[in-house]
Amino acid sequence: MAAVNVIPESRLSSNRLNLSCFKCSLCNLCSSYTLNTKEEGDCFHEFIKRGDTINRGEYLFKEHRTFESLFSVRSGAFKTYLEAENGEVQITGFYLPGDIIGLDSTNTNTYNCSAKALELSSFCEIPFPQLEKFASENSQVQHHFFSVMSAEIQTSRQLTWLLSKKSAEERIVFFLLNLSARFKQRNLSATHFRLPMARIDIGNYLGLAVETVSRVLTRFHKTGLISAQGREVVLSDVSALVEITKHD
Amino acid sequence: MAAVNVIPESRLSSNRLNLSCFKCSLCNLCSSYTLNTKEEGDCFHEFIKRGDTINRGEYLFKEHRTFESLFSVRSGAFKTYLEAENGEVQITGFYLPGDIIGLDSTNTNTYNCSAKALELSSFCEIPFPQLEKFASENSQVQHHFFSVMSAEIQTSRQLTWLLSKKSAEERIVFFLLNLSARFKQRNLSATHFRLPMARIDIGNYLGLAVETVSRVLTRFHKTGLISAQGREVVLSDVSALVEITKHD
DNA sequence: CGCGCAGTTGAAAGTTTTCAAATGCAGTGG
DNA sequence: CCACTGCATTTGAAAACTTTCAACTGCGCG
Repeated sequence: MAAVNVIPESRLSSNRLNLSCFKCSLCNLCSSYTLNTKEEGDCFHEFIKRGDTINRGEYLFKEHRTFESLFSVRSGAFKTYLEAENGEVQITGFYLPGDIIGLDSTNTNTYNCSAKALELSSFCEIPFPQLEKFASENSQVQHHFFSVMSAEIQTSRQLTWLLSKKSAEERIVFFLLNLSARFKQRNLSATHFRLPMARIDIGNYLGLAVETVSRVLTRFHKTGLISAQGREVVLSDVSALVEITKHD
Repeated sequence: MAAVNVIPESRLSSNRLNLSCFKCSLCNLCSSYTLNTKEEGDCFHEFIKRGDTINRGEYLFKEHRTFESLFSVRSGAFKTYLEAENGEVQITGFYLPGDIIGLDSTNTNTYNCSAKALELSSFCEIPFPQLEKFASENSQVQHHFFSVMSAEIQTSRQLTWLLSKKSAEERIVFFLLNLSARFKQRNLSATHFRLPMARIDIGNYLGLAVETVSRVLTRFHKTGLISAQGREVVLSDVSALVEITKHD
């Protein structure tokens, strides 16, 4: 059977995240706020450790482990999740290059979630005590960190709204458009990309059954809004997608 | 018709929040971390302004107004909410005495939500620039504020989980037990209390229709788990309620 | 005393989940 | 290189839950 939307050749060159394509937001912070004298892009903080690469399925950290560091994604992608005693899992976020992982754990001695690599990835490790010390010596760094945390709260609030008020279709559109915007920020294509996560992870994150995710994506594909073949996605009609988000 | 659970007389003395019954968490911070030399309970920061009382329905601040201060609830209760262009509202939190409002706005020049009094309330105003200055001069204050924000992220994550994975009954049980715990923290009864918010607000917050909230409460009342008469609530069988939260 | 909003209740409709099964894809070992 | 195995994805049909719509009740306040 002929697909309504044939995935164009261009998807073969769709974006991958296994490239270091984005400076970590801490480096951005440093170069923009505090170190105009340093060379562009130079990650100057001697206390920040460049981590090894990490394979798909491996942990950056597990819940309840002693909290020592934040992590900045250099390449690849991660998911964070909570896990109940009964094994029930709730994915709390997907992290792309430049994102910082662990901000929800700074008030405890242990990590409050687990972080797992979705694909071959790399990262930087930022020891928190030293970051705090650095921030206390530099009010702009402190201010920036308040901002980063505040933004994390807002992101979570947006998700709350999504879960509380939006239909399955709307949730998935928001999800796709959010990913699209984040890829764009990273100078990657906003319309042709590869999902770093499985359908079941999308469903878990958005509070939907896998089957629902699959059905909605199929429906969008059939009506020409997107092309989806496995993890390769093309947003074919962005304005129609945006329209869906405006359903009252 | 005879109610299965008659609300006991004691409810007549159930807790109200229109009393200043809890020090704000900033004061707690100060006395515990930085000012052991000061007298207990003395709110020493000259930059913190004691606000007037505020009537039910009045605003602490509206979304998009210039962000200048955090607010600490002294008495009463507040709700915060987002509002879309189309008028759709999403309540993002309920705040009791001691809670701090506005943490999600520190990364922008304007408030990212509106805050409205649910009843006659009072508050303190904490100008943020001065708080930042204070924090930068005192690393323990800075640390505490990272903690407070981190906790806010976690609370939001918990809500996400609730909305994403839990049934109407489970959501309402969590909501009631959460309120109960917060009243207890404030040295009020954990089992007899008055809801500061309307059913419709509970529904909005939990992603449920008002009717569903009403039906679930009625069901709990009939099965003897709680007594609910208007906003007066008695948790009659806490262990049974806890049991419901464990449904996988 | 009556208006008006908050809360409750019933029945029907709608959306999403659950269960079951088929298909597809990728990595492994022969 | 291919068959095999296991997991991911898709699809269909029935079931479950929640919402919507409509109507009624009750309480608070002027």
